[in-house]
Amino acid sequence: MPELPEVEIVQQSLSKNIKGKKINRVLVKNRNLRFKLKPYFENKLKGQFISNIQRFSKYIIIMLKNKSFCVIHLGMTGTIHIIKKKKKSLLTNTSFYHSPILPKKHNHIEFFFDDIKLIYNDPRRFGFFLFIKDKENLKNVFKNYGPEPFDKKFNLDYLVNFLKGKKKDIKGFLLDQKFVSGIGNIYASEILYSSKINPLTPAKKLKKSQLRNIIKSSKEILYKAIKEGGSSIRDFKNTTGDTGGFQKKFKVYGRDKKNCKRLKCLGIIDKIIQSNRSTFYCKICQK
DNA sequence: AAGAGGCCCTGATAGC
DNA sequence: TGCTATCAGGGCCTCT
Repeated sequence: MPELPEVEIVQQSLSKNIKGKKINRVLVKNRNLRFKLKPYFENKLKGQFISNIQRFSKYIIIMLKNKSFCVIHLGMTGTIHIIKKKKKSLLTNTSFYHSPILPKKHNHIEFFFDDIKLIYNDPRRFGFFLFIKDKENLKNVFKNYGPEPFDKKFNLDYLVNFLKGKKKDIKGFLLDQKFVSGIGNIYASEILYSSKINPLTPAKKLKKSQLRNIIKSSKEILYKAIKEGGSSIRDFKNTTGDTGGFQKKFKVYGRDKKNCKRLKCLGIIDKIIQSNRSTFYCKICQK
């Protein structure tokens, strides 16, 4: 589900809501996520203070005051919900949580704070939580990941060198996290449309001017998506249950058989399958 | 080494 | 109404 912009929105929201706070309790209702949660997971987090929240690629990194980390990946359908704790009820003398937007099923993990609780929901369970004991081990988690599109390292020389002698098409590389981190299936199509490049083009055949376009478009598209609060198709919501707005600005994704939006282009958007993922593009203006 | 394909899951939707 | 098939924003693993 979430690509870099959606994860960025979640990270921003977590920073606002749980930074500096103490994790009073962790409740795991289902350990069987993409990777089975370790038996010690809850105990390692319990009682710890959150010093900072960062994002790398599609990962959320919760930094704890004792220099350990909790790394979260949302997979395809993971969402994080922040629920405010209501004051103690005068009638029952117990505090309770209530949220009309919280899904009823698939709430697998809960973090309790003094004033709120955080709930991880994930129907398909492709997401995961990791406890990482120190900085050294954190580096290890990301050792196979290429630079983000915003990184200075994602430059013309890097692209030329990386793609040299390889056979895959450019769409395949944009999805390859070893090449560039954070781009997923939606934004890959959008970036290639913006760059006017046919997704089937073997990457090594791209001209330098085209590679420059890809670098520029990647940054632009992702920045715009973040500004719009991410994209909500099917189930992406931010932690307060609001949907993002960038899906309204998709030029090609999900627009199969519709008209190309480029001025004066008479093309029809086509949907093809590349390595088992759908790709949307305009045959006329993407060369 | 690089690339293709299978697989981990549930839910929404389309077609019969 | 209910069945079956297909598809979905990710990425790891295995095989060639």
